[in-house]
Amino acid sequence: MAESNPANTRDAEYLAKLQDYYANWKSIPSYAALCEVFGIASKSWVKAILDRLEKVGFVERTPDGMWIPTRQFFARPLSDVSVPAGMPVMVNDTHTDYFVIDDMLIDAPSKTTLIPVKGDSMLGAGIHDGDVAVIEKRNLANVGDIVVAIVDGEFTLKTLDKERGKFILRPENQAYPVIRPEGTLEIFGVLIGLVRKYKH
Amino acid sequence: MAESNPANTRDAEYLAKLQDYYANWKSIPSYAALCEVFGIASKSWVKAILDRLEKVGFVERTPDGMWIPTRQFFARPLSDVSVPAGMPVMVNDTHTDYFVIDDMLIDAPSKTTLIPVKGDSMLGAGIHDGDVAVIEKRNLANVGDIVVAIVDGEFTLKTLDKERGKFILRPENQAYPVIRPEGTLEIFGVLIGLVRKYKH
DNA sequence: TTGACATCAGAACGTTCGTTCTTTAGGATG
DNA sequence: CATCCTAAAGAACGAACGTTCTGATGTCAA
Repeated sequence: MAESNPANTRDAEYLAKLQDYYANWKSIPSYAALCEVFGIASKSWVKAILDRLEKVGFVERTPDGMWIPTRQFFARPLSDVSVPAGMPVMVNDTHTDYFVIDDMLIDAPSKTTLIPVKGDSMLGAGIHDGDVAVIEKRNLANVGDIVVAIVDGEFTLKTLDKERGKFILRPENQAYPVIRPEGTLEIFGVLIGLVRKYKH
Repeated sequence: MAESNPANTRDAEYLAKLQDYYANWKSIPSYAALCEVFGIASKSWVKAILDRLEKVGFVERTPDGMWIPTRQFFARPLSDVSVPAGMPVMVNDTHTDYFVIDDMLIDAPSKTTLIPVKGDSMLGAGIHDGDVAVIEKRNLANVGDIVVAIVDGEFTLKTLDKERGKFILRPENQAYPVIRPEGTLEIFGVLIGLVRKYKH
């Protein structure tokens, strides 16, 4: 990943204006409208600016030729410091990445739903009471996936497993029993992400 | 919060396609391009669809007449089903809420940074290797907070605790030792959120 | 079986857009 | 003090775009 800054401070200002505009309107407007945004009067110069911003990776174009922001455009820095939760190690630097939480977690918005987790039967998998599960709705899953299953009309979050040729739902907490569905086991969706909010 | 759904299921499908498109390209394309996205051939019908989606609050227009998504466009359904990770309980339905992940996790963007977690010393707190920690940068914290501390110039994620009047950093994994800083204990930030992505 | 309505298709048209080219102004360089 | 470069302005043009209208289906109820 090329780490590039706008070639000069003027372009950085234009980028900032564009980012502010995008934050408001969630789209990149036409050259004519960008003239106002940038405070200049020349469409061709707007194009020149965007061409340069493209070169350094802040915008790109769709196959239709429409300008769109890149990941780098959304400057929420993924910190260059890796936090060792194990032993403290030296900070190794040099690599900056950018990161949009929504993008990371959600590939297909229309198939994705969020479900708050109740209870602690998945504690062993690091899923706590009150966490929000990011679920991609589909009815097929692999053994080992954590799934939201519908057992006898009830929803439950468990690890999908197989035992003697039959699917079972395994909690990740020894205080809870393994669920061995008698009828059909219907999968509501698969866990693709997890979000936790700490209160202060 | 106005709960408005697309008037009919067909419009809901079009909305879903538009949301998926936007997730990819971060812009709403021209009517012509939307024809392909929606799988129809009529620009005028595309406009009719967007007019209806505007009426129920999923898109709006800039002063220039450009279509842009609204907040509701990004909100994901916080599913009406509470998933019991404990024992299965009955589904209670009827109430739908919306929810924007970024908004939930991040209060002050400029003070917030994301840091990938390395290692498993916080496993007991449900923080796994590879999780992304949402850190609010500040240098004061309370006992019991999970903090990113700088110990001898090195970053580490631990629970802040006090022992005989001195601050210590406690891992949430018995395989790791408690850190008792000799010099000063500098707090880089406090853990306010956690994001995990499951790979498939 | 007829009419109303929803769901699209297609054409027509004036406007806007992106692109390219030429020109201008000012500062730096030599 | 000529000339080079950067930073724009401005005009010209065809293609693309949004809008509006008219038609063509299919469906359902009266």
